[in-house]
Amino acid sequence: MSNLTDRQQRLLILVIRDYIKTAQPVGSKRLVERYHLDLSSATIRNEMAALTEMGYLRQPHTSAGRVPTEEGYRVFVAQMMNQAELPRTVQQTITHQFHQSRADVDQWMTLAASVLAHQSQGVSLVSAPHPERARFKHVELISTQGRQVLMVMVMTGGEVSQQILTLAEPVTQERLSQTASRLSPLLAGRALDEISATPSRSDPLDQDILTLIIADLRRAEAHVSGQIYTDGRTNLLAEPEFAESDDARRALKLFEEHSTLSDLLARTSIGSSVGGLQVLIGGEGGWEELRQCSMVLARYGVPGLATGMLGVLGPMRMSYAKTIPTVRFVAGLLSDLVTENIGGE
Amino acid sequence: MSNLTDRQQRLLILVIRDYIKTAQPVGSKRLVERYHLDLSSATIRNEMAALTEMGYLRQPHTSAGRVPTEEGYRVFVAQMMNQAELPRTVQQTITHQFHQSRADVDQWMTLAASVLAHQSQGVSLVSAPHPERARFKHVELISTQGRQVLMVMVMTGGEVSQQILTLAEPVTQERLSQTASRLSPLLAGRALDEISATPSRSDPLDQDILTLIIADLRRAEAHVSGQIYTDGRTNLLAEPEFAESDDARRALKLFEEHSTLSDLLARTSIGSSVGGLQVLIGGEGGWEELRQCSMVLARYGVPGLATGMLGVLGPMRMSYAKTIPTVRFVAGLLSDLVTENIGGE
DNA sequence: ACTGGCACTCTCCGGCTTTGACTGCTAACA
DNA sequence: TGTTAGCAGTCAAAGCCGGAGAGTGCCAGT
Repeated sequence: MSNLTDRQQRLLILVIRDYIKTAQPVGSKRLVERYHLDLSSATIRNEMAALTEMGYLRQPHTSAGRVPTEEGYRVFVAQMMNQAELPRTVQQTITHQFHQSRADVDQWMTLAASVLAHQSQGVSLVSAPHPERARFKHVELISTQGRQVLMVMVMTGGEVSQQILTLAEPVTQERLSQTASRLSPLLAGRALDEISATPSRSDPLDQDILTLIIADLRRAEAHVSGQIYTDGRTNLLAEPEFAESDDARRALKLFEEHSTLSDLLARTSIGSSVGGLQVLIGGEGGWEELRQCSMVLARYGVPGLATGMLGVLGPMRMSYAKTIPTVRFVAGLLSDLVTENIGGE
Repeated sequence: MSNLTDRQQRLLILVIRDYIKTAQPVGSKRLVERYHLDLSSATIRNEMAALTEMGYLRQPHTSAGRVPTEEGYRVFVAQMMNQAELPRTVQQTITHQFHQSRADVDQWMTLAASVLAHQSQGVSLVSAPHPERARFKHVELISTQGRQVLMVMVMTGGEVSQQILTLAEPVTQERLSQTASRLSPLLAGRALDEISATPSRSDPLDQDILTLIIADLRRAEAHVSGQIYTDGRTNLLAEPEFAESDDARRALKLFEEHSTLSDLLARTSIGSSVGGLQVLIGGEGGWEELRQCSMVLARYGVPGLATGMLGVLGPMRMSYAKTIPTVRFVAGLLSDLVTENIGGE
């Protein structure tokens, strides 16, 4: 892990860039020709030997070209982190798409997932913004049919949660409305702990609703909210490294289970703060199935108010040069949207 | 297409059953041994030649075993249609799962998709029940934040639809509540056309809401409702016939686009009535990407009230013996749920 | 510090042969 | 007439061989 000379670093980056393009081990001669280096292949060989020694490259077998190791990718990513930016035109296109979409969280999430997947040619993951501290604002009770009642709860900040509950016996819409308008002002502006402490109500209906409200608030405060938006799953299948083995299948299987997904985002979200990107290479963080993959993650939103996660998963040799700026840009965009629509109370 | 002798039909079924298990062309000798037929392989060869002649079997190349044609599968399916039933124990397990799930449409759909996918080892598709004729019941307006308002509309039958609208200027929750309680009784019980005819209102807020209500009712009446639940996508990738080519990828790509999905269900749903199964073999119905696939579809619900579609997609050599009874059983189960929860007004 | 050159190693690819699982056909048999 | 045994023919899959090509490490020379 000694420090790299300037030339070694340049070389390492070239190798990785080439490998990302071609998915083929890259050799010394090839490198000299393709990039018009003013050095002979022998020199390159020596440098590559050194890089291999240091653990940044490796060869699949004697006498094949070099392939980057995870460590190599890390250097590559670190180097491009504070450099790459999305082309203006692309930025505009994306911004435009967001501006002409309907102004509702669901739409935004879907759009964000779609944009990420298309730009990066990977699988996108987006979790809706959730409040750091959930405060009750308003509740509405709507009789749907028979004993079933739909509860719609709005939190300060505009998040909406809903829940269906089945009562012991039918209740008229009128009575429901009364209950709702009795509870709403009573709880308005209160957070979870303040409500929990509320003395129990005499009316059993009130009590039921209260329990449900508390459960919903708790859920809203849980680290990653319920739904996760994703797009571009099939992109993974198109990658050559997944053509043969069924590694891709196992990776995609992870995505069919909600619990795993939220886990994934939750676990990786711990270290990251809004504005900073996090790149996990080779399934760092302990996901066996993703050993051949990398993830680029970011947290967006307004710290202390509401934040969410978004990211892209792709093969380890994904185009970081495209993915990193895209993730950063979309995260910024969503942060703005959160600020405008939730922050600007 | 002359009629099959009894023996030929038995033979055809054996061949298909074997092929479904092994995914390998099945030869005459193999067949005699595995199923202890009291005939020599030569006889079988003659019969198989006849079946090939008639178009029920085909050989991938001279001197390979036989493989069923689409026509062959059709005979096979027709034969098992009125015969196969799900084992009692499995029925109980599934029923149990439904009974202990929360009583809400979203949960049911998810569960149905999960059960179908697991039982059939294919990809499941389920569309929520939608009303044949949507009638307004109740509307509630909830201020979420700033100029944004959440409209929750309930239809007779208990379907809930919601929509976010952005007003020209902020409106207090109080005023929203008044508007809602003014409109609700006015429109209660009316269907789309009766509401459309309502004279325009003086209050611009009323008018906005009215327009939205009409749009929502129209959407509810559209042939297949919005969300489609699906599960088991990765099952398709596990099938040997998709291991090499990227046919599976292209098929799965269909599934990432909502529009295609609803189209799929809508187009195929035309012919089928509640209670009857429909089996599409080899992408019948004109989906190029699904040429190697089959679908087992059913419509569930209460005709004239609310119905939905569900089905399983798998490779052409999927286990019809499992899939058909499963689809039928789950369709029945969902029909019951619709009856209990929507019908029993 | 770089480069040219040489010997060596491995994978990949095309062509060849062998193997084994089929088939269709024909002649014999109940 | 329906069934069977046997035989010759076909074809894909598997294994083997040998050459081409790409790449490496190392060393001696500039």
